[in-house]
Amino acid sequence: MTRRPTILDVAARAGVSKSTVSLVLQNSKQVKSETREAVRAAMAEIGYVYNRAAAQMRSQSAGLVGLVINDLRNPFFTEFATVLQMTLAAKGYATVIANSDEDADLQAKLMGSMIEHGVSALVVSPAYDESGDAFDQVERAGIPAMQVLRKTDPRTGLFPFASFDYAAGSARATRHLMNQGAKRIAFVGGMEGRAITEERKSGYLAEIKRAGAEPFTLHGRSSRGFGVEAVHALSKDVDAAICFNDLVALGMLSGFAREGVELGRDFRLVGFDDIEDCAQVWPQLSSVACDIEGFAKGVADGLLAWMQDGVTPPPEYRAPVDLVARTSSTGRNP
Amino acid sequence: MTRRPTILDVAARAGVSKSTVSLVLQNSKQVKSETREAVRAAMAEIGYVYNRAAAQMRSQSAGLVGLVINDLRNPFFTEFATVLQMTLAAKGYATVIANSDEDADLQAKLMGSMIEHGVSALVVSPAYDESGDAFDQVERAGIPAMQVLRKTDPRTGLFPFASFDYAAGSARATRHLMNQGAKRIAFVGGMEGRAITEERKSGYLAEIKRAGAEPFTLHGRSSRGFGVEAVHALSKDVDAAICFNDLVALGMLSGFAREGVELGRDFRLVGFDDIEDCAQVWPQLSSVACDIEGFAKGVADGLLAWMQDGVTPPPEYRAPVDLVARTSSTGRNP
DNA sequence: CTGAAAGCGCTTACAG
DNA sequence: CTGAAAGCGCTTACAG
Repeated sequence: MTRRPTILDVAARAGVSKSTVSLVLQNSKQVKSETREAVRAAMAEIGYVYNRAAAQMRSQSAGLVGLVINDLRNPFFTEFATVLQMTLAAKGYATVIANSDEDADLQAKLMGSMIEHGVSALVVSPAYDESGDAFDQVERAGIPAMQVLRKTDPRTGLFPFASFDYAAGSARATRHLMNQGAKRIAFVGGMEGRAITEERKSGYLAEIKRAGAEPFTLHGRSSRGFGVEAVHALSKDVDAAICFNDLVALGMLSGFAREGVELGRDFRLVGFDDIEDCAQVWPQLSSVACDIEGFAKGVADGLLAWMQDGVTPPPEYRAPVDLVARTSSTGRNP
Repeated sequence: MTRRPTILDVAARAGVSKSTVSLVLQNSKQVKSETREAVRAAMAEIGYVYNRAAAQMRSQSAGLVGLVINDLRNPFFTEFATVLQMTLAAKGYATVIANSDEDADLQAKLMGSMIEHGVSALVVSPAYDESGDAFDQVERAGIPAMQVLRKTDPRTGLFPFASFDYAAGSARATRHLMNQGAKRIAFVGGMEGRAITEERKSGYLAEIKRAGAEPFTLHGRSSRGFGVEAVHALSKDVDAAICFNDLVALGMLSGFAREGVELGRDFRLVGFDDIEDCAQVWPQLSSVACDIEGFAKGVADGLLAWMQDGVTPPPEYRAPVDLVARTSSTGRNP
């Protein structure tokens, strides 16, 4: 394997100067189309590969975006990451993706590494219990950075926050369960005190209060395992539940199946996020739908506008959510 | 925001030459520890950020690895990608991850883009119906590249292939179902003719043949939806099934739940991959377990050895698999 | 153990 | 529309 060809080799082959080759590389329309074709042909002949590191050094832009996710194995975040990556790829940006695994120290390291790699922007769904200075290094680097789905840094002017309108979603789900005849509705899952939990709970609490009813909350891990356990931990008069997320709800669904309780009749259940599984389990699970694909595309567009045109996104954006009523809350088969 | 400090600024601040700063950056032990500390302090004071693009240009290595996955939303691949990324991060490599979405043209573009970004190696779980030349550009670039979980390029000497010993897994599952008393076992899911499908089916076919029984195969998409449909498409005498993967099996599980068929008693079911859901649905799903975490770590280690020490991995590696028997095939509750 | 010098492969004004 | 020249921020022999 000999050394890779450079623009000098291309220039020699095509009989032009290296500046011209560089302009062709950038699709400049300054170059006559015949010249452009000749250069392109020369590149193909000698197997030229563009060296972005060199370009980046000169132009200070790598065409690279960094994405740090607190839990990449969670399908909700996987979907977000995938759509964001594919949308950015369509615009010519590669995406460095990393899983912080809810580890704030690791997260800070990953963000630092991405900054070293010269990312043009950063998108972070942060781990909680942040060590605090993770975003300070971003500030020093002076690159666009967004907080998505979770907010740990209050400086939303610097690091705009985008998420879903969770409160409206849980309020909607609560009203739905009431309309279905539920007498006592519980809120299950989510770690108490965390911003998302409190947000998702707030709509529920507001509607319960408005109805003059008594809330019943059962906090815990956001996992199927906790959902299975929760089935046995509910007060006997509880006949409906809104879960912090679908994983908890799917766990409850398994737990109820084991008990022989029929969802939609004996108990009414609504999840949160509307991940793909909801429509594919039996009985089908009602859920508050978050349009992750639309959301991720919106984030990508906002980021592109910020990187390329300097348009800072609004400090706080809430995407609307929707209730998808299925068998687990209505009892009606699809 | 002023311009970012460079090693020249650090050198000036620390009162040394820029070469010394560079050596400190590389943790060279040529530098006296007092000098090293002074340089480090200077870096912290002026907020120096290492510029990898410049380093890469000189040293031809970016500390970047590329990962292209045919379906990043599939939890099996998500887990692989996550563990690989985290293992490489621990060794100082950032990972550019991209989803080819089973699109061979997109895949070729993504691989090309990663090569331009100067990745030191490439890991690809390829899309099928490959346009053919995706790996040719890798060959020209002369960088280490592995095919994982799927093989589309026959040149395993150049692009080593690593996957699981699927044939052994399905053979094992078939014997297990026979031992449980199954009379007629079906193989459900997977697109006919694809390498993975045929591999996973081959162990089943071999065992069925050895037992003098009649095979029953039902091919189709690798999705829950197909699993749900499959429940109605089985011959009446079929009383057990091995699924191409867990998604299909989970779909069948939902389908049987809807029909009131009790798994482990009326019908015995084994999935493939042992994704997290298997232990968390009800009844729990038996599955052929692939230790993705161990596999991903092995791939990472092999890749690091290749990149750093030039040790090419074996052309074809098969990780062992294991059968995890649960309620869906044994009828015994955990 | 540290310094001076060359060079990695591009982009970017600036001439022409 | 194209060419000659400077420079991006590092690393790497080579002296000393």
